[in-house]
Amino acid sequence: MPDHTYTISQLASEFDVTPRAIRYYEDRGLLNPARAGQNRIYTFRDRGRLYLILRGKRVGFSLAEIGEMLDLYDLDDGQVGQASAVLEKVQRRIAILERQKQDLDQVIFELRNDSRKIEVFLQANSGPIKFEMPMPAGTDPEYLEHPEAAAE
Amino acid sequence: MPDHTYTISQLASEFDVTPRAIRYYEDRGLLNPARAGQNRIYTFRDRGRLYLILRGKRVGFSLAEIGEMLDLYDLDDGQVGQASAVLEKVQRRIAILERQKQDLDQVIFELRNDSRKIEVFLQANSGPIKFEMPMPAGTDPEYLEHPEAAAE
DNA sequence: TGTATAGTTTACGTTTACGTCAACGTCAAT
DNA sequence: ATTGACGTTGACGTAAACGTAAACTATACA
Repeated sequence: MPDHTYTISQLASEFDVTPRAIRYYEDRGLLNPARAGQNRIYTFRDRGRLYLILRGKRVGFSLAEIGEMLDLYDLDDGQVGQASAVLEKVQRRIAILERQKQDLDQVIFELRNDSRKIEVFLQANSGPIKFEMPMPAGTDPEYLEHPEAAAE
Repeated sequence: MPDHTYTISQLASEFDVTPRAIRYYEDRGLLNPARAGQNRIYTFRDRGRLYLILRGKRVGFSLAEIGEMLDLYDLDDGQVGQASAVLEKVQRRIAILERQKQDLDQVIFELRNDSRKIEVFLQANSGPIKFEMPMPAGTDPEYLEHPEAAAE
């Protein structure tokens, strides 16, 4: 299977993207498929890179950022020029991703609550739904107890 | 504190965005600050909405999607027209977010590995670093044992 | 009174990530 | 021989999310 190759539309349909998108990734230097004459031929490794590209996209990376990360993975062939610089970048990226994960957890939590409330509403079919508007950090805790005290 | 109001630049510096961005969110219907003559005045609630907008952005929502979610939070005043339609949307969104979270976890895990390896390298200062290229689902497990068998 | 500061609108520019033709090559099958 | 099916390279279009002046207003302060 690893020595298998793929056409552009095979990969496109497997990963549910358009051939145009895949060619675009090549334009941006994220892929470098071999050619059979004029046609692109994708190796197993190319497929792996495409997988990483799409996963990177799903978590919000730009193609440029994904490119840097792929370069990282390509460093395995020797010359780790500025390892400490790379280290810094990777660690900054990890910090960003962890904040993102916290945000994600919170959003999921809130949406679950909303979902549950809507379900209850659909069962009871009566009364308005009360969603919660989360307060930003730094909110006076006293406000949470007596919100109606706030004159608008 | 809840009756406090904010100028555009106060919110901009607090949340580290430009006034231009905040006005743009208003253009897209995500904010509706009051006016003092010509100038915008943001209430505590407006600030909360801005907070939600930015958090939504961090997890990859488009402004249009964020707008829908904010509308969801505004449903608290009665009329839940198509609660079941909303429910569907919310649940689809949850599913997407959970996949995103899995991707995020995996990316973080891999970056941690890379980071650790770079650190070890910087200590030992010898030998090339071996990063791991994760395989997409469907990879022949046998390949993982004998990758060199793949002739390129 | 003048200037600095903060806000406003209008409008055009920019980047990213593709979509969408158009025009063409190639190979297999009818 | 021609018709698809699949591939290619331009080239232009587009939506999103702002950036960046330009020109103006209003308030504050020395």
